[in-house]
Amino acid sequence: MRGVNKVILIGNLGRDPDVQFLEGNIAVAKFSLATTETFKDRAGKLISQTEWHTVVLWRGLAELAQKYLHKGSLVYIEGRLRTRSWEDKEGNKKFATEVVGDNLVMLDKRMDVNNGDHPAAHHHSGGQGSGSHGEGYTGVEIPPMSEPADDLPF
Amino acid sequence: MRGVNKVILIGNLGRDPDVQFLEGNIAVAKFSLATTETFKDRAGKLISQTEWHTVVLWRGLAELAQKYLHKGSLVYIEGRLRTRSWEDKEGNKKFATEVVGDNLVMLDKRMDVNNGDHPAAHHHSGGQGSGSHGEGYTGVEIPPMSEPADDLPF
Amino acid sequence: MRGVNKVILIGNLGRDPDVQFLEGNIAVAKFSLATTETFKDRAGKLISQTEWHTVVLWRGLAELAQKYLHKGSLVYIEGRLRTRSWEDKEGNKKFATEVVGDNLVMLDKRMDVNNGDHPAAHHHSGGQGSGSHGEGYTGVEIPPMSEPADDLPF
Amino acid sequence: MRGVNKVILIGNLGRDPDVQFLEGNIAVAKFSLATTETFKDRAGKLISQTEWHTVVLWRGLAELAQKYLHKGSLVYIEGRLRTRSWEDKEGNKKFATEVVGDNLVMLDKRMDVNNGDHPAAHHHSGGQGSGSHGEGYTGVEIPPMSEPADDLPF
DNA sequence: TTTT
DNA sequence: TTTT
Repeated sequence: MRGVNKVILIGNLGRDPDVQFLEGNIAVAKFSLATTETFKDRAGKLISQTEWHTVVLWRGLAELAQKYLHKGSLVYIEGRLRTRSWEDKEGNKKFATEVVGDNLVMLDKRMDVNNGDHPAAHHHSGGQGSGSHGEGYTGVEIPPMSEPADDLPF
Repeated sequence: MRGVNKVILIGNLGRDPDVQFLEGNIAVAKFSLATTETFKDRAGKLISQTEWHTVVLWRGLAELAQKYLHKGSLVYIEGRLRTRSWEDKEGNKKFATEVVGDNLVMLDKRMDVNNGDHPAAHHHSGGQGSGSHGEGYTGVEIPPMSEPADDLPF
Repeated sequence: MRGVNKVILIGNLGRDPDVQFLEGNIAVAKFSLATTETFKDRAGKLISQTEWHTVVLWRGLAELAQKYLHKGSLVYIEGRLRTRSWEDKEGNKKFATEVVGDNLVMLDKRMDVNNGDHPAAHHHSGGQGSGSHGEGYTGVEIPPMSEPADDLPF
Repeated sequence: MRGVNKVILIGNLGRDPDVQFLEGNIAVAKFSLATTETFKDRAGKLISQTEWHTVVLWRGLAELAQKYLHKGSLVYIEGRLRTRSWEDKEGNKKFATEVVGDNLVMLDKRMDVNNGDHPAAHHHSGGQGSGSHGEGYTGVEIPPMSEPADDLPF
């Protein structure tokens, strides 16, 4: 049975993204994202709850992250959960659950992806990772298929 | 500013999908979907509320709908809202809001998209629309990009 | 069969919210929200598509909208679709699909709901509707139930 | 800044839920959920990817799970991510990310929550946990607030 | 117009 | 560990 595995987050980066380039010049970005929800408990007291997520972005999205995101950036992330497991050097089984993003919207004022020549990034910590990756950024969001014009026969 | 326009529905088709083929043999499917939510009102009485949505699917998803969906089918639809407007013959302005689906999961038992040679469709009302569209179905869900193997350097 | 009817929007208000107070001093806010999505079409051209939604908020959320939202505000709205129909004076059947919000997050910088004594609303167009509703706003988000502490026996 | 932390899953239970009752007769259910997504990789090959999630439900939802869910059940879960950390007996830091559900829809045919006196559960493995909790289940989904009738002044 |  |  096919299923659904979807995560939607809005929150702030805890640090600048860590971006690396794999073979083939494939960018991978990783960062921590804090989502804070506020609600009232049963006694009516306002409770503020912060949860930290590990977000992983690939390719074009990773390059976007490198260019425009930094510590404190407010972003919308849509993605899916993935849990990886491995053994550390002591042989202990470890698990880590990450959100692999496949959509990213920057919510900071004056930070538009789509005309983003001079975004208001206060700083970006520059080239972790390596590689000339300015080979023409291609596409953030490629919908399954584009559609014919609106003149539907319905 | 980029935004988000996302709809998630689980419900039953009110009728068999209406499928048409546009120039270029592009399939478009349209159907009504009922979502029923049940909750308690303030007095604690169980309220059941049914909402009807118009769902539009394109291309591969439309062909899937034609092959596997029928009146009563239970589906998960992910898509976006689109409102169209026009004038009818009397010159009245008309609006219609539709959900343009870009992901579809069939939730009826024994109806799997992915090995779907002989789905347990109780019936499908056959060829509305027209056209030889059996030219090899290609892809329901194409994630933005596939990823390299799991050996990440993090 | 129970279903799901969920909408998630991020966009900007096209005008100040229209807020009214029904009997019992129940607030209802209504506004248009523009969501703009940008993607590449098949030819690789960047397409920017704006969709307008009618958002309706009730009670506490409506009061929040009145206090803090204005034309241009960037918000996250989570809600459900509802289509209403009626006949206009000429007897024409009319339909309108709205998003009834049950969660609201303000995304403009310096507009935090949770310490919101002096939000950076540049203006709010003041008291349409009526009623003394400044009795201390209480609660935006009431999760189904609060939970006991974290010392779970798992 | 308030944020958003939302997860949406559709998948099958790997085992019967483990249900426990805390002080105050508060039910907590826990189970593994498999979500399987199928897509084509770059080479066009169909890839099927299964991800396992730990789902935690509280109170009414936990009681629902105990009564109606079992190994293999297909469910829709809406909730939020929560990562817990602790040290095991050897002093190793451990992390576990869970999905705390606040909405549940059962998708198996003939398993309706809302008239659920004799659901078609093929089996349920009975009373793990303890406690007399058959005191009449009340309420699955309590929307923030119910609304007045539809006669809106708009 | 669906579904339980 | 599920499901098709």
